Parts: sequence; C-alpha cells; structure tokens
Amino acid sequence: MTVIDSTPANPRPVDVCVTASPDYPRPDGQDRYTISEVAAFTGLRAHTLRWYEQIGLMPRVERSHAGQRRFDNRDLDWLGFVRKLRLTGMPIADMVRFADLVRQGEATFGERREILERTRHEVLTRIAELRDTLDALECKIDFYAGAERAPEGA
Amino acid sequence: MTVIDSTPANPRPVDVCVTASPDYPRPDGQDRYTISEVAAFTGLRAHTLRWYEQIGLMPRVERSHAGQRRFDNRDLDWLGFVRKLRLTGMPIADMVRFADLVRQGEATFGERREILERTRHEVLTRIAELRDTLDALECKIDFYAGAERAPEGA
DNA sequence: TAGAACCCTCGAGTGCACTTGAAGCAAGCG
DNA sequence: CGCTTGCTTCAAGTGCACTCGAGGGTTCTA
Repeated sequence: MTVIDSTPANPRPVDVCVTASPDYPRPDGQDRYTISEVAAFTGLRAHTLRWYEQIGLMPRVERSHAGQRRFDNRDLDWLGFVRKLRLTGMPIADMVRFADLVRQGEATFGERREILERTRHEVLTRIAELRDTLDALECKIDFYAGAERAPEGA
Repeated sequence: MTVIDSTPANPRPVDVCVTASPDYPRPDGQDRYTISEVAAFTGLRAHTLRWYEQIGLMPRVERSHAGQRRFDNRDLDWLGFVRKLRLTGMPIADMVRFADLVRQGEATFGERREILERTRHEVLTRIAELRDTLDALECKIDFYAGAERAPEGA
C-alpha cells in the first residue's frame, strides 16, 4: 500500500502496481530495515544487496547517522519487481537501465513502457516455450512409467 | 561387453515423444549432417556442439571415415530435447547426468522419470511465477500508458 | 564499559556456459 | 595441383551474476 502523500506540489509517481502484497514485516512509518533483515526477507545475500546498490540497480538507500543502510517498504517493493524482472531473464544491465529511467522521473514514462512491453512479449514467448517443454516432459514421463510397469513385454 | 548394449534383438527404446516435428532437413536414411549444418539448424555454434559432446551431453556421434562428425536425425531430436531442458533452467551438469542415464539403458527408466517429474514441477512453478510477472508488467504498462495520455492533469 | 553480533568499503575470486584462437588435416572445385 | 573452405583437437579466454575475505567501524545487551 504505497499510496503515500500525493499532495499538491508533490506529484510523486506513486506505484499502484504492488499487486496486493502489503505483507511486509513492518507497516509504513516504522519501516526501517537493516541489510540483514532485507536479506532474510528477500532471499538475497547482504553482499548482493550492496552490489545492487553499487551498480545502480537500487534507488538511493537511506543511511543511519553512522552510514549503515536502512531499507524501507518502497525498497522492498522495488526488490520484488527486480525479482520478477530477473525471472524473465532480463540481464542486470537492462534492469540498471530501467532503474536509471525511473531515477530520471516522469519524462521517461514512454521509454519505460516500451521496455516493459518488450519484456511482456518475451514473457509470453517464454511461457509458450515452457508449455511446449511441459508437453515433452509429460510424454516422456508417461513413456517411462509405462515401460516400468511392463518391463520387457512388447 | 558390459551393460552398454542392453538391447540385443529388441530395437532401441524408440522415442515416441518427438512431439510432431519430423520437419528435419533430410528424411531418415539420408540423414547425415556436418557439424555446420547442425549448427545452422539448431542455432548452436559448431564449437558448442563439440563441447556438448566432449562433456558427455551428446550421445555418441557418428564419424566419417576421416574422423569428421556426421550427425543424424536422432541427434537432432536429442538436441531439441536439450534445448527444452535448457529453457527450464536445468544446469548443464544435470543434463549430463540425464544423458549418462540414457546411455546406461532401460535399467535407469525409474531414475529418469524421477528427474523429469522434478523438472516438470519446476516448470509448473516457473510458469506460475511468469504469470505473476506478467500481471505486474501489464499493470505498470497500463499505468505508464495512462500517465502519458494525461501528462500533468488531475 | 565490555563483548558479541552486525555493518561498512574495496578488491579479488568463483562458477557457469560457453567462446575464441592456434595449428594442422580434409574435401571439393577450376 | 593449388586454393578455399571447413573440419579436427586442445587450451586459454570471456561475460555474467554474484560471492567472499580482509580490515575496520557500529550497535545492542549485560
């Protein structure tokens, strides 16, 4: 639920697409996570999270007064989206490009949409291929299962 | 002779799962392809095909009198199946393991079935994840498209 | 005010799946 | 016969996405 203050002079590009997963450890307002908490939540390693930030795949991450990272729910949203993009097979470099566009603001909506439409098309293709693969697997599984029940007989 | 040729007069465990793609360049009987023909047909590089054979991912490949590889339609079948397995994300090492089992003959049908059933389950999971990803993509695409039509208003 | 547990940066290392290159043999054409 | 193109092996190199380690600062609990 990232519908934050879209007050008059602050037109933040609110992300309405968090697909119903407000099941984060802490509610907005108290959402300050250490890196190891985020690691536990996302399944990524702390080293990987630092590396994501370093290459520009994470937007600015808040820091404590002493320089330690403090992630929030918006960061978890973003990491969730990155996870989805990773599943599509999109290279990290392309995701970094997308993150750059996000950083540049609303002027890049068009290009972002194009990227996501290309990705959408690839996902569709991929699903079709996996269905194909599924058919092949099931055929072979049936074959092996049948052969096991009738070991030698013609 | 060890257990290698465990199909005396009984023809090979013919693969009935070629999922209706007998659209190979040459019909059975005249199917002798050079490595570059196979490369063109499969989209793999000649170097990759040699490497597949070297690591044990290809079953025995025939050779010409002078030692050059001559692939046949059964090899193309196998490469098609490998392609499908690769799409599932199965590591090469696991495919090599599977190829080993194939080489060992019918005694390994059970283990082969288990592997394929695990793979089937992973594919199902993967498809579900991709559907999820698709939803997220479509939501964001709609959002960007809407925002482009109504740049600043509201 | 200790001590343990956690965090920081920087730089080098790992594993996977190819990919490329070198040096030499083979096949087909004019 | 020579030439080009394609094949052979073996070994080293590449690109990606992390992954790890050293050396040192921070935070929490007792």
